[in-house]
Amino acid sequence: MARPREFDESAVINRALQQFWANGYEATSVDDLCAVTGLNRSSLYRAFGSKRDLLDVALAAYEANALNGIARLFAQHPIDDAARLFLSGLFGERSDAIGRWGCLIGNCAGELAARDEKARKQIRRSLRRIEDVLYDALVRAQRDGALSDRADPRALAQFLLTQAQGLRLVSKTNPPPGVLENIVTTTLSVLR
Amino acid sequence: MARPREFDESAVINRALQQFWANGYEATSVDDLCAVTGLNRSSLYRAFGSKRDLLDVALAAYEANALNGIARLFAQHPIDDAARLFLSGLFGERSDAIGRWGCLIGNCAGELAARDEKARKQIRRSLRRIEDVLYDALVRAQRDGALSDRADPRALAQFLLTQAQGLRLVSKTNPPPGVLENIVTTTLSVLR
DNA sequence: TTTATTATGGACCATTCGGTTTAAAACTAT
DNA sequence: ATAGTTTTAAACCGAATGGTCCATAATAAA
Repeated sequence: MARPREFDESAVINRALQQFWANGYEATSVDDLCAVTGLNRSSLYRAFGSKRDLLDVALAAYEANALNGIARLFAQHPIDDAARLFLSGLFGERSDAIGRWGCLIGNCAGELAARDEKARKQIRRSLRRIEDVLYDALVRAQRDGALSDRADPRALAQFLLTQAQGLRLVSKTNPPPGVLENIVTTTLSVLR
Repeated sequence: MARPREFDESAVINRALQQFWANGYEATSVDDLCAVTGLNRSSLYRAFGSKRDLLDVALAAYEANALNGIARLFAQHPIDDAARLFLSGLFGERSDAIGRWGCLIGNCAGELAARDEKARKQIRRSLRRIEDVLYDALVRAQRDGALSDRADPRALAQFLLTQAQGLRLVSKTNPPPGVLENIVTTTLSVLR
């Protein structure tokens, strides 16, 4: 009964996500979003409400993607390998884009959490969900005997998540070779 | 031979620093900086050049302050106590302002490092200097027998710095009570 | 007092900001 | 064909942006 959309919504979200990811929220203008998505202002506003609302959607998409990837990683590998792959995967090869962009959730935490309550809550929820995925994996590992019975899976999950955020932040500064690998190795020593 | 300044430069820098710290770079307008420092635009521009230049100065002041505090902490306490005080000091009491603001260096890393090479270099240098203070403390502890000979002070310093950044980021989301303390405890287990 | 020199307040600049509105175009269902 | 609905492009909005300029005030040296 009506004219169909000429754009793929999830593709648009993904483009916007990348823009926010690479440039941050404030430094991304609505014009930037239009240019990168191919939509014009009115289409974008009709579809998503506002620049701020679009960030919410992008964050949700980012979270879903992250949860999926991490869960698969820990399902397919023994805990030690999975943990190493998890941490090493946070920064790409030497100084490529993905390493420089850091984590969208972490970037938004830095930029928005202090003054945007809604963002703060959404970020906290996202972090908690990632923590829960790690927690589940650690509990399974403990049940399988791959992790010491004395280990505290909840505390370990919180620790790993924090270290992951730290790693992504540090990797944004393009540190000299070996540094990030050092950090991963030291972090993993906690699991043993 | 000329009219003297009517403002205290370091006080102005400190006010600007707090504004950037609480609100981020992009979300801080020049008008905000004028309001918070008491200077008007021309005085501020004459004294500091630009908003971006003022951030450089603020970051440098923040770094100097941080280095000083950390060095003193590790000079006055045995390594284990100092490390715990260092990590616990990164977030204030429950959800007060200082906890929500996070770390100015980390915030700028998140917001600017990906697209501002000068900022990226300055942040990398700051992080490295903090790392070096931790490194020196760990080497001293090792010499004093307070840290295992098998420990790698450089890797540990990098690890602690990363965890510190992660903690400050997570603390911005105002996590439930106990979480941050859990993370500190788990982190400290690496030193033993 | 005069002469430089600098700081200050405030007006001013073009540009960009996020967001709205309008009217034409495009499409589906009848 | 036509009625009904939605998308689209672009003009438009007031406010805010970072930055500049200039007349005036204040000071120190001569």
